[in-house]
Amino acid sequence: MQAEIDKINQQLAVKGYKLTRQREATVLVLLENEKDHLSAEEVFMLVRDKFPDIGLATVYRTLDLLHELHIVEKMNFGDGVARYDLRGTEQAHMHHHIICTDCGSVVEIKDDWLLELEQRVEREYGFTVMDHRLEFLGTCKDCSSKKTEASRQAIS
Amino acid sequence: MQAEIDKINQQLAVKGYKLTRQREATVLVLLENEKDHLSAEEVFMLVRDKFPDIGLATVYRTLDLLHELHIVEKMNFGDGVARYDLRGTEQAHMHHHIICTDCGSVVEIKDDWLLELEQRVEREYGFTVMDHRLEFLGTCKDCSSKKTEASRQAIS
DNA sequence: TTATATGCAAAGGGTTTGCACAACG
DNA sequence: CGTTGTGCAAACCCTTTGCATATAA
Repeated sequence: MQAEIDKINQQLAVKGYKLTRQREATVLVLLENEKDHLSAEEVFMLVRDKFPDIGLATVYRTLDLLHELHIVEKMNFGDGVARYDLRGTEQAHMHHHIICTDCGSVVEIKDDWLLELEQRVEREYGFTVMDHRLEFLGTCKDCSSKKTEASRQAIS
Repeated sequence: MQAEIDKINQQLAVKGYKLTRQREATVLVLLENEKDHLSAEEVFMLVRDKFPDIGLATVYRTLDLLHELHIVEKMNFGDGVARYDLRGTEQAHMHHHIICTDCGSVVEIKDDWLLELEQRVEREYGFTVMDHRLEFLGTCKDCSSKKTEASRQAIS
């Protein structure tokens, strides 16, 4: 954990930014919740446990900064809320999302399924791919079975 | 063009909605700009040419309605603005986006590159895929050449 | 006629910004 | 020291809502 923080500290220092206590606390929250996709508000509430005097604006500014340095990913699941996610150690953009439109659950796919398609984009469109977003929308296992359950009830 | 409108009229009627003049004008704008990804504001301004007294709220309500009926797609390129896109005749989700993070241009890929991956999601995660979003982020041809141009300038 | 749809303006929610103050290097 | 960062509150922007009025079927 300290290793990650040191590394981020360096990435900041290179660009002339400082790792303040507020930023450190924010990074810590992100590290502790690497599995989730927290909104700025959620990050704010969690950071306040470590640093009660922090302001929401600071959290926004920190998340923006980390996003610019490609340390966190900023995404958007369709509700008008930005969500933030620490990028896994090194392997930048290797994850996709499976979003259930019934219950709102989000599952991550950890592999990169798109290498081939990226090459195709580069080849066919002369486009240099830096990153990608891939989301599947539909119904998850649980909600599917709930639905069949419900329709069984309706019949009987 | 009239054929498309009639069809949408039917889809509305089935659910008990009416094709008002405002809604017709909105649909017309979407048809005329099928290639673009208009924001609500942009749609509003274009619709006003046909129907000067329309309110922005009506445009929002119409776009929401059309989205619920799966007639338009609602998407989000990261700026905090929802964008709307008439779904091509029948083939629902068969397009992906290539977004240049330098100039903001958006190019569409018309094929569906994801059939295989969708099957994999269904198989490995028990997830019923209804739709997907795929976006590639990076630098387009034009911006790439501008960049190399610029660095050449810098050297000389 | 009656449910549905509209326009307007106000409210809402997330995000950004201006400014005076604090803190890092 | 000067630059960079912070907290607060106000400003901002896009979007949604309440309500009285208008309109489609």
